[in-house]
Amino acid sequence: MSILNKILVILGPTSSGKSDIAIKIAKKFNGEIISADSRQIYRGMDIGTGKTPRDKKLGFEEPRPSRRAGGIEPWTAHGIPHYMIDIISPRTEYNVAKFKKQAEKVIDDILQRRKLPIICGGTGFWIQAIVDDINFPEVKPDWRLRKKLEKYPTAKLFSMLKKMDPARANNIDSKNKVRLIRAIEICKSIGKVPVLDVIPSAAEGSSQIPPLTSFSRNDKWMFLQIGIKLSQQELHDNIEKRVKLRFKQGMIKEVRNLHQQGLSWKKIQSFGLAYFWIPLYLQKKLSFGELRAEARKEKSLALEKRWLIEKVIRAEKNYAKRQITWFKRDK
RNA sequence: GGGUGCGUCGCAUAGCGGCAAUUGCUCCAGACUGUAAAUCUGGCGCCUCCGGGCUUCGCAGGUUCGAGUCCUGCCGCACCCA
Repeated sequence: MSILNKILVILGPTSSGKSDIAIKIAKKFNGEIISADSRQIYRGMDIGTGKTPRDKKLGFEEPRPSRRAGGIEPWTAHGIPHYMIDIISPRTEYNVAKFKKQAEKVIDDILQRRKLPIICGGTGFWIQAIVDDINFPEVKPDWRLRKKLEKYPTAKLFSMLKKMDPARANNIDSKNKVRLIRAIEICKSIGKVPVLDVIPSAAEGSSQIPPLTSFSRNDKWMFLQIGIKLSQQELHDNIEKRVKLRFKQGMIKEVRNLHQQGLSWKKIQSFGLAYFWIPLYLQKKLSFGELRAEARKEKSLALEKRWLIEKVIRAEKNYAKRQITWFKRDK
């Protein structure tokens, strides 16, 4: 096996320029990119998720990626294969566990072809799943159960969990319904939530991230993680520019198309950010309550659109913030 | 010039005379075991030995044990009549 176990990870908040860096490095070091982005996996969601435009001509340089890599064909951008993009329809349920399995197959395949896997993305949890080799309990979502539990107040769910698995109840966020339901789901199936043994980060002094570079390893692989940090000012500027550009590129049309393909507004909204706000705009449900009185009088189409873009920019900034909080969390 | 209404902590809102004062948004900080662009928590007048202390609701007076809440005047804004 020897040296073929090194993986590069590039992480950072949205609009920090991860993709460009990843592509540059891939070119220089014979790499292939595994996207760790929980929204770029969906087909038909291109502008809103900021996919790097795909190369016109298909076909790969030698050696051709194996088809068996999770059955996933990469798409190429700037001549570099990108995996885990456009792999499913927005209708399909997807999650970390699936991502982990598929991505690991892809990584194996890349390593076998003696190339450098570069994991690049902003979905911290998904990256952690691979780097820390989190073993998710083999309990698939039980939709009927979830639907039932959904109706209960969180306090009740919490006391249910407490009876089933006091240990998990002890460290769970007692007000987070989503987490509570999943924990109960696991308990019903296998008794209790397995204790997670997260691999402690091998890096010294890497808690001061970002910017960070840190080494860590699990049983299979070694990782070099590079975190990208921009000043808040730069980040916010980038976000504003990017969001405005996306609207020019047809962001609204993209959402309209998704709906025409039969996706409910509600489903589209669940993807967050622009996908959350645009359906409201299209349905004329944007609330102007926050606008000043003078502005409200204007009430023009242009105003509505400006307001929409404003909302999306804000959402995007908040998102970046949550990402950064995740990246600098202490394990 | 006459009439009416309104001025509350960034914005927007609530507030039978007992209130440091409601709610939403923004903002700040944080969490994260198969939804992670999701989901969730805390803070948001100032100070604090966390018991409390201090200063607030356009401005200035007044009535009251007590006023954001009532009265008078002023300033500003909105609308209506001229």
